[in-house]
Amino acid sequence: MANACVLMRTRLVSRVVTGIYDQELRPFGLNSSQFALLVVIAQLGPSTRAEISRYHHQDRSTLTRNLQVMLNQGWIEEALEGSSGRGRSIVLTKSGRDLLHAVVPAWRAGQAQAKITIGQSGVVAIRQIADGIMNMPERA
Amino acid sequence: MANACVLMRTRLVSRVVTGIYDQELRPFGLNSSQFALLVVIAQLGPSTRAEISRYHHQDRSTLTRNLQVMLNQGWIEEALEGSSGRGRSIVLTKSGRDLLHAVVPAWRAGQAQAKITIGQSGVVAIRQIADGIMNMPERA
DNA sequence: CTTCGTATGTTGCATATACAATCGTAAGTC
DNA sequence: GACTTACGATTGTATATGCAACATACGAAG
Repeated sequence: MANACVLMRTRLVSRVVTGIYDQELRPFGLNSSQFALLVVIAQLGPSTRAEISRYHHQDRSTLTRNLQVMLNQGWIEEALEGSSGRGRSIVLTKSGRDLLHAVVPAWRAGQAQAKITIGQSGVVAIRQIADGIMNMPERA
Repeated sequence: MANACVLMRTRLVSRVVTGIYDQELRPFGLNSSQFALLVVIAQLGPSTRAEISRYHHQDRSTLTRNLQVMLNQGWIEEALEGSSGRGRSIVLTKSGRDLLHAVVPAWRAGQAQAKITIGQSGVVAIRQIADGIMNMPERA
């Protein structure tokens, strides 16, 4: 069972890789989870928790709480304008954008270390797997 | 940045895969993290938290707490005999072994669904990456 | 045997994660 | 326009995760 378990291996890799980036990001006061959310929000532009949830495959309730921490840090804010439809859009603040810029070297260091840890072929494979998931038909 | 981030993709895959197995395991009253620990302990035999920590790349303090839940469930227990050296060895109880057997079909269902989600090539790639990590020189 | 170093385990703290249940409101139906 | 449906967000609950600091006890060195 231990010999072929996709779950165990996936989570092992996730723990190790998360640890690498956590270490690089720590001096900036953010962790891997928060960094990923910053990037997603930067990429999506103004978007509701529900939209982020679908894109990021993360529970809405998790986002409510994780984003609250980031709101407190002043990295993101609720957009007042485009609140036409349902939900309340989240956007990066200037502080959030600045942080994202400042963190780039640390991110590169993490990338380099991750590449060493999982190999070039691993990088390519993870990319393909993730792309496949992102392109899957919406949850049935 | 979002286009090449190993961290984000790794964690995305982990969330999705974990969700698959969580769903299959739920009827048995255990989750992905607990299942993985059961398998590791079954594989290692009597082992201390520190040994599990190194093998499983998980913090000792995390194990103290996660194993406590499993102790409460009666799936594992502290071995009284071989407490010669430092630390206290953990072993599966009969209840734990039975659970592990009972859960096999659910695990297989998870495996099948995971294979669909990440593809056959993904399964192979994850396996290689994890094996690479497991065979890395001990923490510097 | 005493001393010293170090590995082990635990606790405090902060955060992450998801399910179930709930509340409120937009959107669709008639 | 009133009714119904479905979506969005939040809260309660439980667990997971790791860092820092700590107490303890094993083992090595003398």
